[in-house]
Amino acid sequence: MASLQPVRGTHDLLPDELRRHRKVIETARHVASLYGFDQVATPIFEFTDVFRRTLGDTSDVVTKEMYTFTDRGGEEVTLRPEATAGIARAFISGGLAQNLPLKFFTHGPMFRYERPQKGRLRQFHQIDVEILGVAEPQADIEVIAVGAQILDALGVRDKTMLELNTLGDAESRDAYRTVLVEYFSDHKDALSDDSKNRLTRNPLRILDSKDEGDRRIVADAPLFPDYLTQAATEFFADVTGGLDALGIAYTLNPKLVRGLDYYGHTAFEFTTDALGAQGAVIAGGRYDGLIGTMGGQPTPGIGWAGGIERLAMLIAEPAADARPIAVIPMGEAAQAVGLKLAADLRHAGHRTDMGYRGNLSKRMKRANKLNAHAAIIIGDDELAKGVATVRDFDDGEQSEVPLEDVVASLAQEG
RNA sequence: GCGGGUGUAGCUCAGUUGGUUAGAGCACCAGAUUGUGAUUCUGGGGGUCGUGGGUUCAAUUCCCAUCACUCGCCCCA
Repeated sequence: MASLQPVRGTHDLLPDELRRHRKVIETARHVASLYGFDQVATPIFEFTDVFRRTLGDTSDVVTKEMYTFTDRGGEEVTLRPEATAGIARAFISGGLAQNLPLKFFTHGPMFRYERPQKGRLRQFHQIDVEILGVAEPQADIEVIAVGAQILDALGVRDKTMLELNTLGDAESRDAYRTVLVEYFSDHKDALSDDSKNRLTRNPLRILDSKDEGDRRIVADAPLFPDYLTQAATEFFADVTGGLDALGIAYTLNPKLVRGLDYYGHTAFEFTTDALGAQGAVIAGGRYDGLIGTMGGQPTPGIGWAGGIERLAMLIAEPAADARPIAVIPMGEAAQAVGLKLAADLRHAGHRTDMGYRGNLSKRMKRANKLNAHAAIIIGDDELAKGVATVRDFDDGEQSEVPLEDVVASLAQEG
């Protein structure tokens, strides 16, 4: 039994759950297409270096969460922990710099070796949008707007809030990081163990610590806006101005820091308090340095990823699939007629189920369980008259319809 | 990776202060109804009480380990 369990943190997607996923994906794909995003798909694994180089050697994702293995050819490969690195790699290997700007939508499984929790799995799924080749803040605005509209279309906008911050340009960030490290180093003894660790790896994170002692120290820490360059300040003002013009509400959160090294300027998260510790449903930011770091022609980029499982937990139950028609042939002679009729119905666009086994009562029960809206019964009596008995499951009415008219009669009702 | 909680039928859960054959509802199967579903009635199948070890005359119950789930931390979608 134990060996028949799915691997920890992985999940089977059975019809009801997959229907929710599909709703998220289809909604996102549709809204993204309204904004001009084209769907792409990249491999779910890459050479390990693709992630190690782009995400940063100190990020948690790289240091402890990657599914890395050696393949039969001796290559070290990694199941993708996120989508952006793969898209950036595809951009470079495919020579797509000729076609800028590019707007991509993608979705699929991601893998991180983490301890599972609600809304947090080892294999999980994301929707993702990226804009490549636009350095202007209009891209930031558009990327946030498409996220907001997707949440709207999913009916979960009122369960989320948009948190926004700027990480500034490299110059701003380096300056701030330096004073921050100085400040926290002076208080190092009072910091929590986690934050001592963060001091070397990602000092900005200390600002967001949940430890009470840390918070007291953070309260008097230098503030980032004081270290933003004029250009970075203006850039961010353009972004917030655009969101204001679109009527997209946001909360400025100076403590919002992204964990991956490649982010700069705009950082944002759509968060919810409905999923316990996992608040972010969509999160992203600008990564102007990423493609250059990977060895491509320096190209600005911005995008976000949304957790499908997390969104799927927030949305209302999706509408059920179309109700089928049940074709029930009784007896050998009817079998062939039923088979042909079912085929005709399917070609006419009806979802159709064939009742193969058991007496009529049993087949009717199965049809009812499938939530069929009608049953078409064909037995010896019907064959002799060249008709089928069509029974409506909702009102219990039934009538005999000439075989050749069955498809048309159902089309009228539908 | 760290700390807490929980594992009894397919699902939701009772129960056993350690003692003969472990229960309910829902679901499933069959019959009432060999050509008519949902309702109803009757019957049935299904559990190594997560797994392994220990204590005991006796363990589903107590102890330890392990696995899974879950909540929080780290981090993140």
